[in-house]
Amino acid sequence: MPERENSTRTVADERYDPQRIEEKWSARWQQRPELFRAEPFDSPRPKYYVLEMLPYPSGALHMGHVRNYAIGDALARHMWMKGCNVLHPMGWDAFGLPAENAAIKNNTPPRQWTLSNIAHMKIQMNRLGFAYDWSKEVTTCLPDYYRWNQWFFLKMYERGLAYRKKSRVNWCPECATVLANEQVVNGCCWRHTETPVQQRELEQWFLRITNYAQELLDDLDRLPGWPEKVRTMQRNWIGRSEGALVDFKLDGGVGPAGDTIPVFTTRVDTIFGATSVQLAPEHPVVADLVGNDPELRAKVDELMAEQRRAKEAGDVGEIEKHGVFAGRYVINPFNREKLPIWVANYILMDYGTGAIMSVPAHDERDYEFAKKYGLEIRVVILPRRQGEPSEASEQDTALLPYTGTDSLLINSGPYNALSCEEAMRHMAQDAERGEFGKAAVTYRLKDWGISRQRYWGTPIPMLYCEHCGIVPVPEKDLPVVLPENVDITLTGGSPLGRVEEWVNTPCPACGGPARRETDTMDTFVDSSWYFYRYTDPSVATAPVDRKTIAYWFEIDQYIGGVEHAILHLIYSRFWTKVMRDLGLIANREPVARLFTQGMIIKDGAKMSKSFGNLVVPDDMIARYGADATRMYTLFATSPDRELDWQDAGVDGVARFLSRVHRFFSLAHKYSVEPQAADRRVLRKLHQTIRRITEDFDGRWHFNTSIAALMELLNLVLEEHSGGPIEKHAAMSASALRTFQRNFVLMLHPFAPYLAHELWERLGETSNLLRAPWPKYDPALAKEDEIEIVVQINGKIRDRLFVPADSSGEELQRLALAAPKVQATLDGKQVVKAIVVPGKLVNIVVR
RNA sequence: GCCCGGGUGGCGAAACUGGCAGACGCACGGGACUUAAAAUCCCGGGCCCCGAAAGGGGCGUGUCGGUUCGAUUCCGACCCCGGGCACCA
Repeated sequence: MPERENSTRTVADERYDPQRIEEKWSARWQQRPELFRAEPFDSPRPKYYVLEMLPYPSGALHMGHVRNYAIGDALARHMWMKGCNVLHPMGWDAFGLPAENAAIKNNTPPRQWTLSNIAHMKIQMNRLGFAYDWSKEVTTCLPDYYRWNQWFFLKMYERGLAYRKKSRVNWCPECATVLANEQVVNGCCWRHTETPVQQRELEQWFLRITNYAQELLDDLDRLPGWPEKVRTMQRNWIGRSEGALVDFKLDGGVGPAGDTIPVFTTRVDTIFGATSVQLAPEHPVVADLVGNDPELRAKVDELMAEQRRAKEAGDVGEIEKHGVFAGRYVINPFNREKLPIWVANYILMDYGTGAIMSVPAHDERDYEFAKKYGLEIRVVILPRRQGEPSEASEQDTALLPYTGTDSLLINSGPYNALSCEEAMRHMAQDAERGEFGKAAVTYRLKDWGISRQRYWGTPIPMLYCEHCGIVPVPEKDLPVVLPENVDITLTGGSPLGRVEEWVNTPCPACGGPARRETDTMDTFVDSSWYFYRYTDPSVATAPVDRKTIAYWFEIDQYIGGVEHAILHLIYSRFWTKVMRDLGLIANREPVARLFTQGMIIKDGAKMSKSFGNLVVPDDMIARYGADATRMYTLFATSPDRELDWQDAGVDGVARFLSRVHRFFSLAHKYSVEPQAADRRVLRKLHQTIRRITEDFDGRWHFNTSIAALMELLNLVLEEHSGGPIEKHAAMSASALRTFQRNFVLMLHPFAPYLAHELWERLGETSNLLRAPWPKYDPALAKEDEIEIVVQINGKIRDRLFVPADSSGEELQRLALAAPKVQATLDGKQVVKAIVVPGKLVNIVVR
């Protein structure tokens, strides 16, 4: 009996109660926000800017947020401990359509809905213990932020980077607004993945991102800290392609669209093999050709409809090729040959010039088309098999279409016998000299259409005056404030258009009546530069403070989901380059290192409400505490991989934290004399410091960092086994102390609440956030004795315990002498022995 | 079709430069404590075969082949899963 009363009381009193600990520290931290505040730019510490993608304030955090922010928070805390001046801000991507939908559903104004969501999500973030510098908070739907969107727009307008044009646009009937190309996924809206996008003609504002296409492409090579995957995706999206423009003159009469059809080709060397020219159904010349031929018009309309249907269904690559002869001809400028003009449903108006030269012998698609319609197939590049010129044969139709560029020209007049590459060069030069073409580069990237026919966004600061036409709002009149109390319904036109008192305003140029632009900006504008505003969100005279920016940029580490690899990350790079050209910043790229975390899945599917596999952070926190919830998202797998959520897994982490807590809570009676376990514990401690430090410096495999902490604790507990733990003091007091301090320091980035609590209980008064990260001592980490594997012909036959620093010769001698080895060897001849010091000896026998 | 990831126990995973496969955790089995349960603690475990047992042998990282003293790791071909792009002229 007496031996029990002691232990039961201690354990019962000190049961790990995460709610109590976490609420206590959360309250303290909120009382002292300066703890997490970045120092000004004259700080002597090295700066470190760690950024996580800001959330859309949908109402509640989801597990993906928790994972993202747990990674960033661990890094921020670690960098503080390494002595850096850390900027770790957070904000809200607060404009967007859900606020309007919620407004209609709940009859709450978007602003109120959004701001109350923000308030709630901020509470959740604080409850999770994320160390943000809230003095830098940015909320994009507030005028002191979005006025700078408007300011940027005016600057771009001044420089010709913002322009208005009528164009075919992607229209999402669900959003009742236009979408940028980047926002169309599989022919559907990126938010409504079941809703096919429609094509409409609208007047739209565009930003000339294509002016920066080449730089955006080139600078990808300057981003070694970005995942190759993301860089490849951006490279493909920009889609640079080198070739030539060649003008084909219309044979015969001329219509309003002119008599020249420019064609873009990457294979001008095959131009003597062109047997037709093919136009997109929407090509302006087609309208002229159709003229008053109702039969042709009907066919063209049919082709156009097919193409549109395919676009809307998202399967433009699978459409069956159709075309119609337009009844007219063009002249090939290289050989004066007459080529028939066809209109075809697979030619896209929005790539290149909307017209191609068709070379069936040397292009898969042209070949297919020519076979179908019986067009001539003329070989102009000598086909060859597998780099064997001798086997080349003009007659070998089995090799058609031959698309290689590793051969020579034939049937090409003065260019015969040139290599493809030489021919491309010469022909482009000759075309330029003859003024019927030139070498040219095209991009897949399109200008960024930013007009949205919605209410809850940044008003575009433009006016339409009856006399002066399009007039920008003067800078001094910014911000153009979004009016409140606007009736939002889903039907018809921009909601702002119905707010007469807002729309009607005098023209700043002539004073006459003018109307405001009623479209708002794409919300990707907001997220394109928010990370600059973070550095000083209070500056009122400019979007950013130059000196502060110069200090903090580039962002040292950006962390977020790979789903933003194209949209957000390419717009942000574009915005940075514009800001540089405006003289606001010196950096040419915003982000030095990018980390894309994996998705969270459960039961084999992405976590979502509709799939019914949603795990809600609030529930997890209530059950296990914030530390365990966060730590599980780091422990389940490495951060870059998909995380397979398992509720039971959180139990394991929570149990570990509770074991930590219990060990630290016991009343230890330790001696001053060194104990046998000291060396073993300190050795493991220093091995652990090394592992975790390397994980932070390198691969960010926090799952193994946490496993290392578990191993360390397991060892310490093992050393204490063999009796009631609080009586069986296996270590000396000083070794215990060393272990405890360092353990807490390493626990801190992953479980900040418990770490702070234990730090305080250890009697430490310093700020754990700034406590120096432990250094590992190689001498202490070194093993005395290690196990060496003895193999014979690669199969393990024995294991030896030897001093850690045994030499190769010594190991070989010991291995050969081992009884089991001797028995196995038994008369066989030893050919050689491979010795890997510290690891194994492999004896090769015959 | 093209370009990236990934495929390892019942499950999540680890093995970083070619050197003991399965660390750490979950679930499971056995035991201790308990009137009982929960919680906690201790022990066990890849699979197959031989053996009463101690012990011994074989197989094993998607499949097939190669390089090597030695392959989860490198090379070649293929299969499956996930993601991105896809008539881009």
